[in-house]
Amino acid sequence: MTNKKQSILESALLLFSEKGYDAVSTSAISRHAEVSEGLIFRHFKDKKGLLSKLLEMWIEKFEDHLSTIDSIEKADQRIQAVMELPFRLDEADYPYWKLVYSLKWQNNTVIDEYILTLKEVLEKSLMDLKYPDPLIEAELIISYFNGFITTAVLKNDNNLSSRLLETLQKKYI
Amino acid sequence: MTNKKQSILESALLLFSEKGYDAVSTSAISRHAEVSEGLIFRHFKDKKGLLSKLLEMWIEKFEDHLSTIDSIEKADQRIQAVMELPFRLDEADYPYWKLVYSLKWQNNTVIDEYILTLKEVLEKSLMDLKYPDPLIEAELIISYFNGFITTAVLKNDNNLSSRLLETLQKKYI
DNA sequence: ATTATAAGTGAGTAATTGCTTACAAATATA
DNA sequence: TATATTTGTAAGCAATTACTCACTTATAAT
Repeated sequence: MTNKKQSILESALLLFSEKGYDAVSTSAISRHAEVSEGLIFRHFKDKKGLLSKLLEMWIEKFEDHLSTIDSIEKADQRIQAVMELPFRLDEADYPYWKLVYSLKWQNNTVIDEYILTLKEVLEKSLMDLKYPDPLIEAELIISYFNGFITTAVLKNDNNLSSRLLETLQKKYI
Repeated sequence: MTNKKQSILESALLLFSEKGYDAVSTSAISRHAEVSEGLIFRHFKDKKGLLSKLLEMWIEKFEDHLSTIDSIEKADQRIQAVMELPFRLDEADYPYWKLVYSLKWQNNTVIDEYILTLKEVLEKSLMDLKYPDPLIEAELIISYFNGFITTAVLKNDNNLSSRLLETLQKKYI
């Protein structure tokens, strides 16, 4: 990965996450990255290709979290890890989550596909714990999850996040 | 309100909520509303003015919910009403919520201002119930709320919504 | 050293953007 | 009925959009 290609990705992520994909022009990205506009198309074919690359990078990060959670042996701790995830995200990754959730509200289904795998982990864990209705219970926890992501990423207040996490832990231990 | 003005608002709401504000052109709105493009600017001054009118209409609906909740006498029932609100929304209003939450992820603070009043209702109610930390507890419920809105509005599955509501009620009664 | 490939630029492109303006039709007011 | 006022249109505006292309410069391979 060349410096300039990297710079394009960083600028695009920042601008997309702040203003939304459609509100950011390729010329604005090139200006921010201090690169000729043509280079964007050389590296990523088109604007969608640039977005796809960023989503791909989010997916990688998400799958890392997923395999960490998957490796937890006790079911109740697995569930807890899912609930805590939004408050344990690396702050540097907030723009990825912001971009992804912003797209979620515009009917982009890429994200849902991966959140679904998270739900399946929850369903399995809830079944292990003999919950009466693991499917709907998993759906409920995914709802919590979406809400926690919203709070953690949009508020960007580490102190609040850690206090929320604390309160949450008291409720579920 | 003339027919054509109404038609512009309906088309704009539908398209904005589906594709996002920036992805929808005024020409696309006029085509969908079967109206000349100029009429949009006659009635709403500019594209932002059209958006503002729609947000205003959402605010009205939101304040209706708020005053209903405010009029509930028992604190615990007030809290419950807040949590249940996302699952009790009129389906016809989903596009408003979709638009509003879509903008929320693009740093539009109009919404937060009104969600704040909801949080204040929660804080007051939690204080009445002598919760040890009503401020952080209210923040947590607002997180739930955001998650529930996300699920209810984006999934658009009435059956799922009512089952989630049922499960939620079992947890908090 | 020569050649092939990759990285990068800048000036262009047609199409679309939000918006204005001059004018016509409809409606309300006198 | 005559006259304001509101509602509506069509054509056009400069600016911006995503993207291409001919070209140069840098890096790698032979």
